[in-house]
Amino acid sequence: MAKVDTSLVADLPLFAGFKPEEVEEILREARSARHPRNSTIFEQGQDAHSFFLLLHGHVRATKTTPTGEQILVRYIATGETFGLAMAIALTHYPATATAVDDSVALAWPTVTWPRLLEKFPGLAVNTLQTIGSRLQESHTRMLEMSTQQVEQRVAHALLRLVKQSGKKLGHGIEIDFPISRQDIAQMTGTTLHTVSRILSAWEQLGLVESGRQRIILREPHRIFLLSEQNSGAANIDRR
Amino acid sequence: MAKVDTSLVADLPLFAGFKPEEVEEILREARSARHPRNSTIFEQGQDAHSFFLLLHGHVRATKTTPTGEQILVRYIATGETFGLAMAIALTHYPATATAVDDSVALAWPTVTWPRLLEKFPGLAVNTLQTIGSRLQESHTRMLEMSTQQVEQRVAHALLRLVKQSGKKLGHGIEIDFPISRQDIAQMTGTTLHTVSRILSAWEQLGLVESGRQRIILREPHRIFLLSEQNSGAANIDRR
DNA sequence: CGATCGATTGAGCCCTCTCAAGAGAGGTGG
DNA sequence: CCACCTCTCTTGAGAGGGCTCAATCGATCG
Repeated sequence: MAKVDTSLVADLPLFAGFKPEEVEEILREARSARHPRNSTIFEQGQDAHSFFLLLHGHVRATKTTPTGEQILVRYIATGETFGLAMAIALTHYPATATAVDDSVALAWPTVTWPRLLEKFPGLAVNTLQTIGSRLQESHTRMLEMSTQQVEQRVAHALLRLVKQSGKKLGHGIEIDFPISRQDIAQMTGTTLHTVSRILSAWEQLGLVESGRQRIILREPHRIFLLSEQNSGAANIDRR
Repeated sequence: MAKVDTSLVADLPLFAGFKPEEVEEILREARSARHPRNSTIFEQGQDAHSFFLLLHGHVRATKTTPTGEQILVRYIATGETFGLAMAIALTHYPATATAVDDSVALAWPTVTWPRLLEKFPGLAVNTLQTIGSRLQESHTRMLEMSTQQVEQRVAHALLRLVKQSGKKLGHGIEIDFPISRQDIAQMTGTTLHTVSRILSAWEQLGLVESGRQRIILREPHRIFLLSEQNSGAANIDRR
């Protein structure tokens, strides 16, 4: 349990508006832990014992139905909080968190949350912002799922991923963590087969280059155009 | 602008943990307004001048794409807050709010939010809960849209609606505000045609009774069974 | 009482899913 | 270091759920 350097995290949204000594006080309650690639950090339905701040790596949040179908709720990037069940009055995690990379996260015991809140009301405000923008994201995704074809949804998903975690290359951008066809399918509400076909087609056109759990966008701009293209205006039933 | 009786709203989630005199102080900043049926309360993209608490009636929140397709984000019931753009750091409304009933809402100027927050940190905590449960809802809906057939999604949507705003009848439950096939289509990511066909079929079976903007669930339990039925396990690709 | 808005229903098609094999890449253990 | 095994990806064939297009009907309202 190494001490975390305050300066490394002080600029994160969670601590916006806090003084360094306050950040330090909050950090004192947390402990840091390594999560090797593909390990589970917490599981859906499990008692929400902690909440987290990702320091390094990437984490995948998934939600599963009783029958075993699952969707990928979001990828958590470095600097983001996750497992905030208690902040929204849940006693159990609503999703499963898995490290997709070797990752490091700070963990606070859930029981410290009320105390921290009382002492630092700004935490609630900052967390509200975070949750709020996730809600926005979520609505955007619903809008896409309702109104767009699979190909456009995949394009949007990839663009969002490179925006969040893209590594610029000489020519193009790479998603800098392992991601499978299945993952993309679960983000866009389709099947891995359809994603595979789409990526194969794009590869033919030189838009992407991809392999096992690896995707490079060679022509982000042309993919953007794809994502925008309205295949004939579906529901133009305005009121 | 009549004075609002504190006792009417003190029990709402927004004011959980507040003393009556505090509630009163907060209410003093708001003004009440009537919104006739089908009137727009605010429009997507518009400057977020106010946030609201619905005192009476029902409000529909919709989100529209540049090309005109829209989805129904949620129905707001009496006692719920809406238009919380500022709480999530937006300067413009991300959706349109329309009164589906003759409605009454309290409105606070957005500029009062920071001041209120400072004086009453509990507001942020309570709002966090609200936004959090909406995020949950949102994820559940995404899960449904990804994994279920249209018929099941419609069943779920109707059950959720009667749970939120159902009026119990001698035999069955009625959704107690005007709702069209198109509305249901926009909630479930389908077309009004498909919804119409589904409801017609259900009517044949005696599950529902419906007319122009009016739906009664005659056999909620059987509709629940429909909503649960797993049409052959789609994506049982677990990891 | 006409006009407008919501609902119904048919016909045909197509995008995407399902089912089915198989191939390649990586990891692992002997 | 090689053989094997597992996991990911690819691709074909076929089917079908739901969408699009189109027309009509009924109800509500001014």
